[in-house]
Amino acid sequence: MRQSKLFTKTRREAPSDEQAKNAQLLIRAGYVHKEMAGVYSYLPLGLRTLNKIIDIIREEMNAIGGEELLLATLQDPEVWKKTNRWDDEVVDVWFKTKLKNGSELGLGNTHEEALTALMTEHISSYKDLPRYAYQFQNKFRNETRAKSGIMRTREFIMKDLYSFSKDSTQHVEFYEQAAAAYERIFARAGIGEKTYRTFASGGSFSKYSHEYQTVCDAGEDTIYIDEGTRTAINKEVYDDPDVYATTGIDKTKLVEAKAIEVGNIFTLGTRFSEPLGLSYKDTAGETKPVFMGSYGIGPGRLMGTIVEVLADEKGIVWPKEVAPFAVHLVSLGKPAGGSLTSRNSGSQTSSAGDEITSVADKLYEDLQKAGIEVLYDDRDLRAGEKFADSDLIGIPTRIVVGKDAVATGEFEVVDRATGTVEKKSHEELLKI
RNA sequence: CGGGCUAUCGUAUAAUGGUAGUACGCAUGGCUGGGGGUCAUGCAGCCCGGGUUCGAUUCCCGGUAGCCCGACCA
Repeated sequence: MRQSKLFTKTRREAPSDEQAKNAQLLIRAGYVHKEMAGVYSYLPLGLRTLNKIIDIIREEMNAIGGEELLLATLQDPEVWKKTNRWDDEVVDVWFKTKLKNGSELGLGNTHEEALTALMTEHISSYKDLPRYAYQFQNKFRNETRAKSGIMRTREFIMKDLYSFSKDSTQHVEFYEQAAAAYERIFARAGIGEKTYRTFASGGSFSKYSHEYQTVCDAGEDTIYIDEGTRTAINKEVYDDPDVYATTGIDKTKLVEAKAIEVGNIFTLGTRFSEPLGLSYKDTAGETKPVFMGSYGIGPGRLMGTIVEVLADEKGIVWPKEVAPFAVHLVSLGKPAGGSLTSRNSGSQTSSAGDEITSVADKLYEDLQKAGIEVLYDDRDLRAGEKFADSDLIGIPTRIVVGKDAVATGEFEVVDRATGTVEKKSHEELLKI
């Protein structure tokens, strides 16, 4: 798209109320807008990146048999009362509201209850198992303290997948597939090398769970890494001797690090299926509770983590698969219609634009025809400002069209991450 | 939820118990045109309520909002 048509503007300075690097850069570059503490809106660039992340996750969830659906945000208290999670004493992040007639509703903070109850209509035999359902859905959590920019917010999109298996054996098989899928997701999102499968507390569900933790000083969690096995132990279970008995990890080799939880996988067992009556008949005709698991990733938090981990002093650095555009085409020519600043209603002197602009326009059109996603900086600004914006926005590949390109037919191609410059012809560029 | 700090043009900041300044941005025009250039002119602000005072953006109290530390994070 033409950058002159993009309504968002970059900002030289971050707002003073934003301390987290991810939010500072995402706001400065025009990806997100802060509505209030812990509540952010996604602007066109931000939505493009968010959707890239969602697409990666969706591909990987489909690849392991996930079926996508979309559950309602509004929650029926009756279902939650059956699992004893409606009480504010038990779950302290509820946003609750009321119908006009006074009856209570909740805004969903997770969806074990709703989906388990729903599945009672569809699962009744061992032949119906296993099943894997997931969604990308807005969760609401009344956090007592929102923090870390877009990393811990009160409203956020979450990919939550729930597995329904016959028994523990069938469950474990899928659990490992899901773990492998998660590793592919984080690798494709560009943070694979810094992300560790981490042994953690299972909360109220089970004794242990696994988290995916990305090493980052801005992280809220502390983990202990065993580089040999590419795994880690969360601080919350670090002193539990059973952990070392279970995992075989040598406690003395662990290295402490701060990390961001970018995903988690839980074994739920029959914690939800029993109270909600989700059961099946096995081959002997005996009724058994369904064995469940849950698997979460917050695409927004993942986006923030990528910024946090990969950004440099000039701005954001997106990995290819999650960048809002593949190429940032920066023209240093004067756009048609003359200088933007001198454009006014009384003027009839719309010039045709200079030669640089025609060369850049042509390249823009050809790149688009080749199916390459291009952000075309066709604005009438000085080179320095365009380069600074380009660095800030962080698109992986920048193509510069200036006098040299017109004279030689060779375009300067700059890699955002490394700063490496190559010269390529029009034809070579179409093969990117 | 406990503790701390803060609130001034769109943004970032300064000063002040008595006409609120600067930079960026924005508007108009000129010179410029490969790393946020330059000149001129212009537009734009004291979170809300109460108190003290001749007079409050400034001091005091309350509210609201934001940030940080801690607790919490199924």
